[in-house]
Amino acid sequence: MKQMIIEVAVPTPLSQTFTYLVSNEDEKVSPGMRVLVPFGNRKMVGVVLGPAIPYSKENAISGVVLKPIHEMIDKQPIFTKSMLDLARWMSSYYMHPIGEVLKTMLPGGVKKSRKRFYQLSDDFMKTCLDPEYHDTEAAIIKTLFGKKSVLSERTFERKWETLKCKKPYLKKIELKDFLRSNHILEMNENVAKSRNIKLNVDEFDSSRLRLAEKSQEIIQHEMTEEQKNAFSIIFENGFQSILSDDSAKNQIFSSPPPFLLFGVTGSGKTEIYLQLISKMLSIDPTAQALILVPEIALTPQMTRIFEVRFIGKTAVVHSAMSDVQRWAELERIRSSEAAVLIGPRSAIFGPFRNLKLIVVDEEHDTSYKQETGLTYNARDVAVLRGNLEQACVVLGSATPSMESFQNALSGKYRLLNLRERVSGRPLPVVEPVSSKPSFASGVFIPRLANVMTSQHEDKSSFATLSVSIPIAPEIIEALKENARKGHQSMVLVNRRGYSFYLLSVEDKKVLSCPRCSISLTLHKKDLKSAISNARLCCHYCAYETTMNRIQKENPDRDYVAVGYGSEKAEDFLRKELPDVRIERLDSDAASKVGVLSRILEAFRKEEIDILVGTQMLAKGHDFPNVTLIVILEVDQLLSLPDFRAGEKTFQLMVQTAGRAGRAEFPGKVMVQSLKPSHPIVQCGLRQDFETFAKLELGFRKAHGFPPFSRLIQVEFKSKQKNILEDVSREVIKLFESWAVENQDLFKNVKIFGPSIPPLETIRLKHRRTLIMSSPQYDRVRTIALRLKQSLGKQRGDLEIKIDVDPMQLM
DNA sequence: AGCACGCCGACT
DNA sequence: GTCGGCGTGCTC
Repeated sequence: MKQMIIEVAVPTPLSQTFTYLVSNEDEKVSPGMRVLVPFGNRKMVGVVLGPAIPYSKENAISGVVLKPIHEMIDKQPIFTKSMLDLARWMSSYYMHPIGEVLKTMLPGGVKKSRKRFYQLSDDFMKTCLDPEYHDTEAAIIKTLFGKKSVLSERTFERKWETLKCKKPYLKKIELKDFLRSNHILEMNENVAKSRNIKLNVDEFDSSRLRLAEKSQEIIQHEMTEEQKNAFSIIFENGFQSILSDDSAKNQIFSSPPPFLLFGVTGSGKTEIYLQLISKMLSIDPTAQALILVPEIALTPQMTRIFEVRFIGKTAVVHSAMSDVQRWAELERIRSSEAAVLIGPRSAIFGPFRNLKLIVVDEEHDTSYKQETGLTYNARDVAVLRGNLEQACVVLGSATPSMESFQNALSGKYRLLNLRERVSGRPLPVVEPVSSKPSFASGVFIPRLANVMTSQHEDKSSFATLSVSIPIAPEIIEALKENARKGHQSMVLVNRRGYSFYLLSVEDKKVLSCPRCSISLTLHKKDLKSAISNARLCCHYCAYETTMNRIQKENPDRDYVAVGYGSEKAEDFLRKELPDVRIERLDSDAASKVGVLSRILEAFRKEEIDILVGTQMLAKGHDFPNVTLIVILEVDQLLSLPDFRAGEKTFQLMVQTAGRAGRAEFPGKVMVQSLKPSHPIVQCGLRQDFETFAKLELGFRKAHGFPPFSRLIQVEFKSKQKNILEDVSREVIKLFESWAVENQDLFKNVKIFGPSIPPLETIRLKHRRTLIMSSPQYDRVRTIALRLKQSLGKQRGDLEIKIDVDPMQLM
């Protein structure tokens, strides 16, 4: 009888797969199934990557004795062929081990939590049965276990501790032969829980039906000419052939290009999605659609639109769900019971049987990018999955990302325009409010001449600076008036405390890197030293200068070091408007589960007049009674040390305007700025995407930023600074030696750093970042891969993280 | 990443 | 003597 072997992906940081033996009992084992395998001294859940092949000398691995799998977990593959292809592509593209990629693709697989058990071994059972056996070890185990044969790790450890008090020198090793510790990954746990899933599904279903019965909303909506036009372009240019062309299944034909649906807020993009799904189901009732939405936009009101339109055929996943609930919802997709899946980023891995349409709503949203572990962008994965599954991809946004817009301009995507608002209601007035540098939060740095005259001033430091965010009087007045009318207002402020930047008082210009046009950053630690010694850095290319030099070069200028003192905004407003109900909602508050929903609920019930918060307020939430939105100091956003600062600022202004005054009251947006004449602020005020995009793409092209190049960011983390300094030097040395042996390696590649990021330390860990850019992704990928190999297993206290297409360069 | 092994100083 | 600290090396 031939011995068969399989290739298995195991969730381990090692970037390789493993080979196992399968017995003839496991004959049905096939790609996409999960198997329980021995791995070192543990048990792990792995995914079968290829079909079983006969074991032969050619595929034997030298010096390794193959182990047989423990058991098959699935009877049917849990991953389809195209999902395995997707995993392979992601593994290669994002330079992440395939086992970890597959783990990320499974619901609940991301969680690290594991259950461990201690179990009495057969060895012990035998010995224990012998009444003559009265060893101390056996006695200890008996007290530990009592009548049980399995203990959870927690109970075991707790009992072990109490034992130790009585017999302080116990060694665990002695008990080794009698104990077996089992590790069971969460993936496996889901299988165990699947028995209860049916029940949950029934509950979900009945609540859904009740919901649908209660709401008597009209099923069919009439589309405007513009909507109809966009719909038919999508339908006629690919979607129809995907749905109806049966012969296409057997032949390889390239799927249609993705569509970029560029529509102003309120132009009815959602209605187009709904109609596309309706049409899809009328042609092929087994077809399925995926609607990706930003996490924050995933509200019951939003999902209801789909649930009402496609009763009993809509599945929803969101982050607040338990793994079991999520599993149950996805099971409805796997079984073809549901036709539509709505979810955030991770829903891109939904187990579709017959996926025909993928919509990425608000495609520019940064929440599609996973920032930890596998740093994928669900929008990009969506385009690829659409290709692999022969599904139509629609990206929608009122403020498309520069990446997608450039793809549309170059013809890679097909651009569809929606210029009118469905209701015909005009967009709210966006009004600039000019502020003076003294209004900005920061500290005044007098010109050099003044400093020189008084010796002691030179030693003065930034440490004493007091931060406040004064708000222009006309804004205070408008807020007061709005509250008096019984309307609600939102005040958007920046996140607090990253870094400081320098602003020239005379021309209100931000001091930027001469090479990158990215604002120079004054590091926090420098605030404690004398002003003239303070260093200003471009964290992108590591250009560095000093305050002293700046002052010498510009002797007749005063500067203001501007920081982010947004937490003061609330205090300031409370003082100015004592009779108005004010609440604050920032990222700190939002991280506490109860707080976010409590404040939002209170705001919805109109128990709060003014809600002060970060940009997150501008997204997703609709409050009909909000008629005034204030954006404080957009300049601070514009001056973030990030080449996407302009894009982020424009998006905030446009998205905000789209939210104001949706009800019967006209809305108003007030934008406080030091420099309202700034071109990007101007575009934002006019809601003029085309002009903005032209400007921004020009800037990106001039400096070689995305979308005209691809970026890879390598982050080095360590508790010890000297390790990072060593590594930084080593990286440069490695590059130099590689360049000598292979000149082509660095052709068209720009290397920046390693440099100190604005957030130098995060949770006691120091950081260094290295940015590599090139129009050819393969180049930077190769270098990053080699870097990982060379530095990978060097020191203990060194973490290396690779971020492909980074969104946040901090 | 885990986890075990192994070598060293500290303490009952 | 033991305990536990962490450097090193392996996982089909």
